[in-house]
Amino acid sequence: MKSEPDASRLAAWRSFLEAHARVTSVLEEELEAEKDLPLTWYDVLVQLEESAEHRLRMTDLAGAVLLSKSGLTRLIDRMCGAGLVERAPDPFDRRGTYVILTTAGYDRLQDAAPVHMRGVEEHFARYLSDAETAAIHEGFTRVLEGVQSRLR
Amino acid sequence: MKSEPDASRLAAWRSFLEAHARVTSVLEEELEAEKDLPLTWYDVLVQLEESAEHRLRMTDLAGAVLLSKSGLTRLIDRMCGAGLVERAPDPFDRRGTYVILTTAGYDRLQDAAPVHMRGVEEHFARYLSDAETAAIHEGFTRVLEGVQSRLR
DNA sequence: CTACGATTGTTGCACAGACAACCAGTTGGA
DNA sequence: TCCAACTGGTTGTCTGTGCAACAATCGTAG
Repeated sequence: MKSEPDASRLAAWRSFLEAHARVTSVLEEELEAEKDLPLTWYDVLVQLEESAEHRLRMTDLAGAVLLSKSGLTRLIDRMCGAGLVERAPDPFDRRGTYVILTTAGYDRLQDAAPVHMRGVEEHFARYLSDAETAAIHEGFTRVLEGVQSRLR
Repeated sequence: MKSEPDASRLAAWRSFLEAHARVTSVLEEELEAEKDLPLTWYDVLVQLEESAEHRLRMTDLAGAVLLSKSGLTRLIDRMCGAGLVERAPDPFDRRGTYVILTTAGYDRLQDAAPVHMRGVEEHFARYLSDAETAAIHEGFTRVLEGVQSRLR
């Protein structure tokens, strides 16, 4: 029963941490500079765009973008103010609130996506071989399953 | 000249993001619960412990733990208050300040490290084959070189 | 049908971190 | 030698986020 990572895995872990920090900060910077859009806003727009009817309940959205309920409440306040999303009550559960992508929000996402995608290609994807890409995807998927199952 | 990642690389990117978020949050949680130590504090302690003389200049430390200058000033304020590090003027450059690991800080790190290492093993390393580990390390190292060189 | 526990979302509060302005100290060129 | 430009660090201020407490609503056991 091993309780510590070996040296090679620790090195992988460290490169993982640093790569994440550096790359996301560059991406954030570029998206902010070129499209004046925080990465958190972008994430929300993506999640909504990929959901049925372009809408999601607050709780589900919070889970998807990894924010606390209160954090999301405030974020959605701001994004409503900017007209990118709107709130609508759930007619079948009057406690619930849907967050819905507006057309302005959809347009904003369409406008910003190329910049973000270019960043992901330029600062991340281009450095990975096909084999490495597969290894990363498979390995991390397993890691994720592990963390998820821990909760239930 | 490709400007967007292909589907497999985008999938890898997404699993990368989510794995990072989930795993670090679990690690933070565990370290906080078992050793009452925020991950940022732990990072500072590790950086100092690995440095010559157990000391680092504010600016260098800020770079190492990826914090702004002001952010680090406040963090070190708190850690000084807790007695884990101390400040000392650089005699050769009177603008500069060293942050030095105290013995209490060293002990605290020795105490916390096994918990953190166990977490890295348990929630990350154990899910990766040798080949995946190598691919992650090599791929991300290249990614990092790319981001670094961008700055200079 | 009622009453109680669970769930949904918002609010008050506190805190960590970023940015910009600043001071003190250093360096290099006229 | 002196001054201008730069560097290292701290401070004021603001923003974003988490936690705990709350109100409203739901679902279910009795």
